[in-house]
Amino acid sequence: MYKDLDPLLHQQLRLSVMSILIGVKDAEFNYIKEKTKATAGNLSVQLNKLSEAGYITINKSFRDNYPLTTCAVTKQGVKAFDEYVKALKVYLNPSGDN
Amino acid sequence: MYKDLDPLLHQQLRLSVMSILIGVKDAEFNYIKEKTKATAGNLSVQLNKLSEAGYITINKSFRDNYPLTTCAVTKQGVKAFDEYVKALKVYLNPSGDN
DNA sequence: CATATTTGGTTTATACTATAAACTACTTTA
DNA sequence: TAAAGTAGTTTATAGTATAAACCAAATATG
Repeated sequence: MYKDLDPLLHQQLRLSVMSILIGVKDAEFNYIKEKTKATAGNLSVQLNKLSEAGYITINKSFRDNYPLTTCAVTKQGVKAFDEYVKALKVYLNPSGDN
Repeated sequence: MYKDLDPLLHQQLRLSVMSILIGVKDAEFNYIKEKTKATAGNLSVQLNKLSEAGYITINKSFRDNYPLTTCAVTKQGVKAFDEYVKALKVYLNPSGDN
């Protein structure tokens, strides 16, 4: 019935990061930061967690002399997201089949 | 865009409790415990949090000499649940309008 | 030309949260 | 009447999230 929810995805900031990354090729650190209204510190921590789990890749480069961090979702990340959504729907639809 | 998710509802056990309670008149402690597979201790804590928030009511009585705890969702709880679901859907539907 | 500020982050200290183990209180059974 | 069961609650601990503090380099300012 109520399947366990992936704890990595069941967190607001990480979930919104995944939500943003799915559907785009990649996204810059500051773009994600603005979209999510997260602090840089918090975002940095959560991006690393997603990266360690293999859900996203983090690419560090330079642009106009400044460091530039871009992120992209992995195949594994998309799969995890899909499964999370599927599992969560059971919780959200009480009239379904409790 | 990504509205804040009610932290009280954005937790697996509390969310499943709400999911169970919505649609039934009330439910016994042990029924909820079995449905959620939670430990009694954890369930007790989380029910109290939901109660303190006004999302559920907890009724303590006796049946066949044993203590009996039953829970029911409040109007406020239903509203909070609905709003949570609405807010969450934005996260779950990346192709929507990021 | 130094020093102040900005950019683009990371590290870390702290507060918060979740959880299971330990406990309470009472009842039933042997 | 001792042991085991029922129905929970309390609490100690580990884990998590977050913002403040920090770092390194680039650029602006006086």
